[in-house]
Amino acid sequence: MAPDDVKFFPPASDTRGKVLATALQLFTRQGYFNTSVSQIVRVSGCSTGSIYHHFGDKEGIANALFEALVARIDALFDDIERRHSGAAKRCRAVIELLFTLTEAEPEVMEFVLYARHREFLPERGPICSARPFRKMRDFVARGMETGEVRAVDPVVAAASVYGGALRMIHLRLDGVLERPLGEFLDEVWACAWRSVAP
Amino acid sequence: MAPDDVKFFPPASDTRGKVLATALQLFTRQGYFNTSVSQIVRVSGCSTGSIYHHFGDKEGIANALFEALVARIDALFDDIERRHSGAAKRCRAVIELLFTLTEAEPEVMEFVLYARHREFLPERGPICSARPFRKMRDFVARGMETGEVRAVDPVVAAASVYGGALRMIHLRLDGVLERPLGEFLDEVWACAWRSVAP
DNA sequence: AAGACTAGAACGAGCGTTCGTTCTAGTCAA
DNA sequence: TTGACTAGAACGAACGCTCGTTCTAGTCTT
Repeated sequence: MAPDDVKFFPPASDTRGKVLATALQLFTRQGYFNTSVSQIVRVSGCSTGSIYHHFGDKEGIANALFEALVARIDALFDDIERRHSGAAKRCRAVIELLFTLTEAEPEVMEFVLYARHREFLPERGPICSARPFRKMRDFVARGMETGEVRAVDPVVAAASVYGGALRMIHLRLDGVLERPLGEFLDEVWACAWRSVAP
Repeated sequence: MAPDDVKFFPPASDTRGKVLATALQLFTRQGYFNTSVSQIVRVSGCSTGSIYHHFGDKEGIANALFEALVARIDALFDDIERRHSGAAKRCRAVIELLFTLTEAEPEVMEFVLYARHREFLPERGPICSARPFRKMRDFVARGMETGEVRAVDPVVAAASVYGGALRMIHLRLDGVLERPLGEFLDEVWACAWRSVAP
């Protein structure tokens, strides 16, 4: 999985693309309410009028971001399901994906991870983090049927398998880890799988 | 560990206490920027003037909340270190504490977990989640010296041990789990410890 | 020339904050 | 005991500023 394959917002030349890329950065870095529309105007180089023409209002920008990110992440998870079989391979692929994504576009990861707890769009936030989790739980639950995963509550098992990886991602985003996540992948995966292997 | 032992804000009669309790609830439920000072005035029953007299400004309220929570959590972790010996017992005690705390005062847990990603006090946020993690890493690292924990990067090991528990807490706070966390404790702990046991 | 898009000045609502006043409790002199 | 005095706490109307949003004149493209 090359870093470029998970790029969400390649350098855009159109208004929509420029505004979304700017908003993602500013919202993530300083928060939705600390980001004024006029700042988006300044940084993106687009005018107030054109922004309101395209997005309706400030919340419309956040909504558009959401839709783009949710769709892309769903697609990435579907990809993993299609390309790998078996709980172990799929779970490992998910962790690898998340690590790659974090290194390639930390803002995207931060946006997704904390969507639920951001102060805007409180009712839409959970979608962002709940759907990936449900996928993980399904992977694990199916592994349980085949005996690949030991019998535990599927929710507990799923939480165990990728809880450690998520924690590492948080640490990386917080600047605690100096080396890229890729270097920890094997150790993280070993711990994760041990927790649910029969 | 009885739920009452982890109560942060018992019903208060003084202005400071009432404002802090109100702010915790409102900030957690609807966010810092979605909460106006006048709403705190209305809900807490205290006047604008007295709030500014006690806290200086709106940010002062958040700062005071922070200090109270960080101090209390540090104390709880120290308590665990004093009362238990060995990595396994300490780690399990931490998970149990976090589960109890989540059930007793979900707002406190939410405030602490997402402090880093809230839109206010961006430079103070990390303290709140980083310090507990450092404690966990120390517990695990010392367990490694005695052979109680297998040799892995201590950060990875710490992340593995309580990553799963944290994920469960997130799910509970998001309303995904219907049963209280206590009922999952044994299974969560079994998974957690397997991931780092020799 | 016509339509789609852009520009940025202007607007009004709502916010955090201030400030002059009142209230309360404690202290002391007579 | 009473009255005067003081300091801190509480009050809430009013202020000024910033923000999201609108509007109209202007600029491209075809």
